[in-house]
Amino acid sequence: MGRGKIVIRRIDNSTSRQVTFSKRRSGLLKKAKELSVLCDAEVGVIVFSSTGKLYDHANTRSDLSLIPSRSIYFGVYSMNK
Amino acid sequence: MGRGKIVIRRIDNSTSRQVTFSKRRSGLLKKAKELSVLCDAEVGVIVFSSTGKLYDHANTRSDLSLIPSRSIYFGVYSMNK
DNA sequence: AACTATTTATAAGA
DNA sequence: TTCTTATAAATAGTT
Repeated sequence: MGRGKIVIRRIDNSTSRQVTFSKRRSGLLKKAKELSVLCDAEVGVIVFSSTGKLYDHANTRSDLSLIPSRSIYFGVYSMNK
Repeated sequence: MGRGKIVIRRIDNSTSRQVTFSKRRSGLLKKAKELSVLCDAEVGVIVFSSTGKLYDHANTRSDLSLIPSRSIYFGVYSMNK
């Protein structure tokens, strides 16, 4: 999907990897949102960078907020979009 | 991305909705996998159908298996792909 | 479940 | 890093 075809393997160049991460991350969230709306489905997405930092999460299921506080998911899902 | 442009709103026709659900669900998982590989990131995706049935889940983060058993996520992440 | 016409996402470049 | 655009990829409608 771009000026050239790429192979799906880790991008070595740090700068390129960061740029691609940013672009595809937003693309993934858009797709998740579309799937949930079009098909009346519930979709959750969590994205961590390679350093383990949480970048995005999105879900369309209200009861996900009931995660126990000691679960890793509490932190994930309680953060603002 | 198809013969015609569509508006992102719930698809009324049940059959069409089911077909779109199937197509886009696999597309979303593919994108998630690509993002994780290309950018060395950890990505989790959970998809429930409108009836609440779990259809897919995928993640690239090993410690997600540590979810407490009483959490809804235990069931989610313990199911086979 | 296959097939394409088209739309959409995005790789590379500015 | 934001914008552009050529091209790859996803997919809507069809068969």
